[in-house]
Amino acid sequence: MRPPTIRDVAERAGVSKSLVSLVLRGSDQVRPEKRQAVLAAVEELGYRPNAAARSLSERRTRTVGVLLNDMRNPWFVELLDGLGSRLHDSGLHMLLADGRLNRRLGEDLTHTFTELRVDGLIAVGTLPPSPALRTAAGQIPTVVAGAREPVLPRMDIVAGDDEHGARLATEHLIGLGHQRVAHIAGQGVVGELRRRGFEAVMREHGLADTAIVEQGDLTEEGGYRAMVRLLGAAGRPTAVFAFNDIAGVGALSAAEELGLQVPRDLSLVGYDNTYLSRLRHLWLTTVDNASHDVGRRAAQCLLDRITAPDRPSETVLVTPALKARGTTAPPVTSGRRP
Amino acid sequence: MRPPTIRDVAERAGVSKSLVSLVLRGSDQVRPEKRQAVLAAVEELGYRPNAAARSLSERRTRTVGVLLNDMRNPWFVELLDGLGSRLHDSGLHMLLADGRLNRRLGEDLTHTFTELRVDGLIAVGTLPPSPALRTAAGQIPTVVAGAREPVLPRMDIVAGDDEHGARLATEHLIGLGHQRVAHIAGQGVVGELRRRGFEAVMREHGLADTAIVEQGDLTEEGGYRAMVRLLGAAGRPTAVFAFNDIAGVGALSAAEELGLQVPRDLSLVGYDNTYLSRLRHLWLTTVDNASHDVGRRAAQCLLDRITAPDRPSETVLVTPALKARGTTAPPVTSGRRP
DNA sequence: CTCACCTTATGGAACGGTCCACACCATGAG
DNA sequence: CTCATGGTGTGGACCGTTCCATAAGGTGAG
Repeated sequence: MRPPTIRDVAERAGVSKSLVSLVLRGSDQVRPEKRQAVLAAVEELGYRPNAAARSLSERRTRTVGVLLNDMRNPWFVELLDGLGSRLHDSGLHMLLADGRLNRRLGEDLTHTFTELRVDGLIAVGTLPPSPALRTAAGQIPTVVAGAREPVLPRMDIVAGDDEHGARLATEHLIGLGHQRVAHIAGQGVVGELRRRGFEAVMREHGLADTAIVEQGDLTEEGGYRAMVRLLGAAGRPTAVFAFNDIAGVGALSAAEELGLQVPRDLSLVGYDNTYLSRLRHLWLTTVDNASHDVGRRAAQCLLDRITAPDRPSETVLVTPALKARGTTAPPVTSGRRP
Repeated sequence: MRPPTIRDVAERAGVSKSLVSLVLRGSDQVRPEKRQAVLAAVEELGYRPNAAARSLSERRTRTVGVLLNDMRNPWFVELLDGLGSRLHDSGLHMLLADGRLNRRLGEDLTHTFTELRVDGLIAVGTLPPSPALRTAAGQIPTVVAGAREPVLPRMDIVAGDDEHGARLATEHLIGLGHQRVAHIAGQGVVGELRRRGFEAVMREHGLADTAIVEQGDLTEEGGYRAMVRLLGAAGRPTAVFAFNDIAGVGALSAAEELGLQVPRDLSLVGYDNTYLSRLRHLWLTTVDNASHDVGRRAAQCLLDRITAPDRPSETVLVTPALKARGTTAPPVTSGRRP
């Protein structure tokens, strides 16, 4: 029992397969009664077009591949939402693949996607450098969403304005009255940008001397350890701006384990506005990087590049916004400051 | 500039397209020097087989579709990991799709998957009832993973043993000395099973009278509200077993807002062992439902059903394990018990 | 009446693979 | 010398669509 084909439908409706094809693709060159007959036959047989045959013939798949780095860190969910809705409007499907999952298996997802002949590629977040992605991007329209690297010709970048976001977070803390502010830094270009935003604002407020940067990473553990180091050193900060929410949560744990009350004794800001930060038990002040918007614009960008593959590369930055929640407050005025 | 086809490779290597096909599919009926010539041509041209053409001809896609309900609740990540690794061993790819995302767009993913002619379907977690899934399951080998419904002919179920897991959680609490134990219940068959496990153990320990069940849902908000109700009523429990980690985190917030210290004044157990529960700031005692194993077995089950579509339905239950962390402790012995 | 033309329908050639049936060429047995 | 044998290689049908070139039939103008 093989699934019915367009020929089965044609036979049942008493027309040629070409006419069935016309009807299914919405041509207006068909007499209404024939159209009805075809649609009825489709219904009766439960016909579904074969995507492989269609894309073989049309020489496109109406599908874009989405490369994800790690599903465990949920910051990208909103982004995917925006991405999907815009793509859907243009009749494109989204194929998700978690790179970490497959890389462990020694499989390169870009290979899979090129074999599938996806019409486009979206790299979500910073991916480990891969020559295969480079090659793929040379052949398939590609957009990086929510990250700033790699920068390659014929490839666009859509991301939140990390430097601006970091500035917002830092200004928020300074605005509350904090002077000794620390930053738990992340890696890569994004880490660099957020650090730069932090340092710039501190400098502008004449606080360059009391600005502390502690290297962390993108994990809870990294945030925890960085916070332990920060609080163990002399001149401990009264406020900390963490690279992202996960690191922020780690930092939160460290602070509380060392007997500090947040936000009374220490203010803390994260980044990404993940649902983690929205949990009322954490209620983390954070920076919303407008991921939904980033996703939508990345989709738009990809659509544009699909229609004009050779146009110059573009970098779109979306403006983030501060999301003040429960982990930031003015510092307690202690007399022991120098 | 179209991507090279098997004919281009053949021409370059000076052989027929059939021979190229043989080489690429690893036949041993080919003379080594010809094989080398073909492989060299493949390399030089950067040839990648066209998946659409291949699956059209082979009449299978080597791809299974994975239906996900909601990426925001991360319990399934481990499951996907197990699923992916087992499928990969059999040369199958995984196509992920978030149902919630697409349902909002009025698109039915099962349609997409049937058009793609995926070789199999995995429904992860409890999905909203859909006649389309029913139809799809009738035509495509389908396995439900990490849920207990829907039950349809020619469809297998692989899940954690929820009743047993609930028993573990409840016994853990009773073993610590708790007598007034409450359960924040979930919905659906899984919710039912966990509640049943809870009630059975309470009964077995002669605690049926002090067993409280409060209806929640699968969200943080639901857990929060259920906990508020529990703590507001008379005979407040000293321990609570929540349907899942997310609800547990909500419950945790409620308890702390009402001035209770966890675990001193109240013990709390979640379910799923998500990374949420592993955050040191929450450090939630929970039940590990061996998702990785569930994933692997679901994959195995699907492979079996693909080879024998008509064999009787099977239900595989994987044994969960308690993960004791920081939110459970013996109750403080207060004199005011009746 | 003839012819151009428009609308509607059709056959058949792609699309890029797989795989079957068959051809070719040594080789060695009868 | 002939003929089965077996290892290698090839042509071509087929998978299920799309779409182009063209046919059939009706209509109105000249």
